[in-house]
Amino acid sequence: MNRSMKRILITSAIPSVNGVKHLGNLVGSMLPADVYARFCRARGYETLAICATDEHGAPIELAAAEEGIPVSEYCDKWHAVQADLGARFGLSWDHFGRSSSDQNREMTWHFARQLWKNGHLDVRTTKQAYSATDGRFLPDRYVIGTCPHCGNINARGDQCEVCTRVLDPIDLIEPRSAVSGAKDIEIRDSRHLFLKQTNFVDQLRAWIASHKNDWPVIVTSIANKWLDEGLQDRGITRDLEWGFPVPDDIADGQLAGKVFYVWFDAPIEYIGATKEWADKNNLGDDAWRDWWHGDRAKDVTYVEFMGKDNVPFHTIIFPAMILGTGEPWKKVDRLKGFNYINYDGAKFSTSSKRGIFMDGALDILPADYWRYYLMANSPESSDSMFTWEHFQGVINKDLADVLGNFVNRVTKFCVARFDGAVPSEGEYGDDEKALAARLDTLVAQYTEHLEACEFRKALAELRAIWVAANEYITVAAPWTHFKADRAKAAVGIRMGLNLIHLFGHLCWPVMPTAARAIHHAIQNAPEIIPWPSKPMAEFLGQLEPGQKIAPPDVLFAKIADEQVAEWRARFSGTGL
RNA sequence: GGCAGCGUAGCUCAGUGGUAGAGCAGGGGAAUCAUAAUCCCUUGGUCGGGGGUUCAAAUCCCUCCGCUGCUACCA
Repeated sequence: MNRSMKRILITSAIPSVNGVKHLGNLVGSMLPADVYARFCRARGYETLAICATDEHGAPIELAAAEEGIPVSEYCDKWHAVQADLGARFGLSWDHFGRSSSDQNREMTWHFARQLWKNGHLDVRTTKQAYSATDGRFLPDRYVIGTCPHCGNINARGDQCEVCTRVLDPIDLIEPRSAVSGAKDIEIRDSRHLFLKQTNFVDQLRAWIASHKNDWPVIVTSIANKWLDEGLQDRGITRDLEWGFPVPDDIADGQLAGKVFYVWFDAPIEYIGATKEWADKNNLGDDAWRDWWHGDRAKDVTYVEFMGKDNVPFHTIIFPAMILGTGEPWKKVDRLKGFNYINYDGAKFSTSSKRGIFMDGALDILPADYWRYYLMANSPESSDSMFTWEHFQGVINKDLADVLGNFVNRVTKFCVARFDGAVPSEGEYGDDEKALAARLDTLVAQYTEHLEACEFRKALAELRAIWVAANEYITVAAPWTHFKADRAKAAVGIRMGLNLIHLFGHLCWPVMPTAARAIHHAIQNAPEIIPWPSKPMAEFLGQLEPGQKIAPPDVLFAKIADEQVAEWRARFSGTGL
C-alpha cells in the first residue's frame, strides 16, 4: 500500500433502514459524501467511503410489526431497497453496511466493555411506561394522552406538539399506547446503563473549540449549545427485543434482556462497516485498523457528512464514547454539517409522503439531474428551498443549454464539416492562450472549493467553466470562418473538442454518468476519470488530430412546463 | 418558554467594517454551428423596522417584528 498518498476516510450519517429516503435525507449526507469521495479518488487519494443502514430502534421494531414480518426480515428487505436506490443514484460507497452486523455487534460490545471497565458507565433505575396489552415497554413518544398543561388530547409522552412543552409519560392524563391504543399503561422500574458524559465536558469543549474555524457555524453552534446547557448523562440501553443485547460481563448481568440504544451502536457502525468491508474483501482481521486505530491510521483525514439533526451525536455523544474507551480511535477531522432543504415552502415529510423520495426522483429523471441540482443548491449556510420552477430553470439553463448544447453544437459541427474527427489544421493563438489562462484560474478555484467541501461555490465555478467555453466558441465562430479560413475554424473546433474532454473530467464527481457520456463523445473513459493535473494550455492541446469522435444523443433533455405541472401534483403528498 | 440560525434585486442565494453582488427571470442588441440552444449590453435593492458604536455599518452592539430549527426516548 502506498503510504505517501493522501488518505481520506469518508462517512455519511447512516440512514434509518425504515423505508425509502427523501431528497432531504440524501442532500445532507449521502450525496455530498459521494461527490467528495469521487473527487478524492479522481485526485488519486487513497479513499474509503462508508455508509450503512441504521437498523435498530423502536420505530423499526414497530414498523416491522406493522408489516407483519420479523424485524430481521424487515431490515433485509429495506436494506436491499436502499442499497439498490443508492447504486442507481450513483452513490459509490466502498461499502454499504448494516448496523445489525456481527462485526458491529463485536465492536459495540468492545466499546461498552471498555467504557464499563474505565468506570464511565453507571447502572441506574428509571421509570418506564409499560403496556401489559402490548407486552412491552413503550418509548416515551409511543405513549399518548392528554397534556396536563394545555389539554391537548393527543400529546406524546416526550413532548406536547400543541404547547411544545417537554413532557414525561408519567405526566399524561389518561395515557394510552400509541401501538395498540391500550389504556393499561403502568410505570415500572427498569434498570439501564448510563454513559457519564459529564466526565468529558472539558475535553469536548476544548476539542470543539479547536475546530471553530474549520467546521460550519451550524456544527459548532449546536455542539456548544449542548455543552452550555449542561450535559446530562445519557441512557444507552433500552427495553426492546431488537438490538444488541448487553453482555452479562457488564454490571454482573443486571442488564439481562436489555439492548443497546440505537444511537450507541449506530456511530460505531462506521467502524463496524469498515470491518464488514475488510471481511468482504478478505483483507485480513486487522485491515480496518489502518483507517481507525492508533498509528496505523495516523495519516488518515476523517471527514463526516450529516444533516444538522445528527450533529449532537457526532460532536458530543460519540466523541465522549471514544474518549471513554481510553483507546486511540480516529476522531473526525472535518465535520461537514448541512441544514435542511424544504419542499415548496414546507418540510419534506416521510410520514405524509410529502416531497420527493429517491425512488420517485429516479422514476422521472436520471440521477445526474438531481445530483447537479441538489449540490448546486445544497443547504450549506442555511435551509434551502426546492421549488419545481427553480429546478426546471436550473436543469434547462445550466445542464441542457449551457453544458449539453455546447457539447452538441461542437460535435455536430465537427461531424458536418470535419468528417467527425479532431481537425489538424491551424495553431492555437492568443484567444486560445487567454482561454487556457482563464480556465487555469477557474479550475483551480473549482478544485479548491471541492477540496473544502464548499459545494455551492464549487458548482458555481463549474458552471463558470462551461460559460467560458461558450464565450470562446462564440468568438472563435468556426461556422463563420469555415469557408474563408478553414484552418481558423479547425482551431476553434479542436479547442471545442478539447473543452468537452475537459468537461468529462471535471463533471465526473458530480454527475458520473453524464460525465462518462460526455467523455465518450471524445474517447473512452476510465472507470475513475482522473482529475486534470496538467496546466490547461497542455490539457487542452492533448487530443490527437485525426482521432474520431462520436457525438452523443441529447445529454440533458429539457423539462417542459407540462411535466412540472404533472410532477407537482404527483409529489404533493397525501395531505392535499 | 429557553437556545440557535436566518431575514440582501421579482426568484434562489453570495457578501461579516471601507463606493451594494451572482445566477435565473425582465428589457435591448449580435450571431445563426447547436437541444429556439449561445454571446454582449442593460433595468432592478433606502441589505426586515428602529436606535447606538465608528471617520466609515448589510457587516459590530441594543431593541422590535417575521420565518425556521433544536429542546436530549424521531432518526
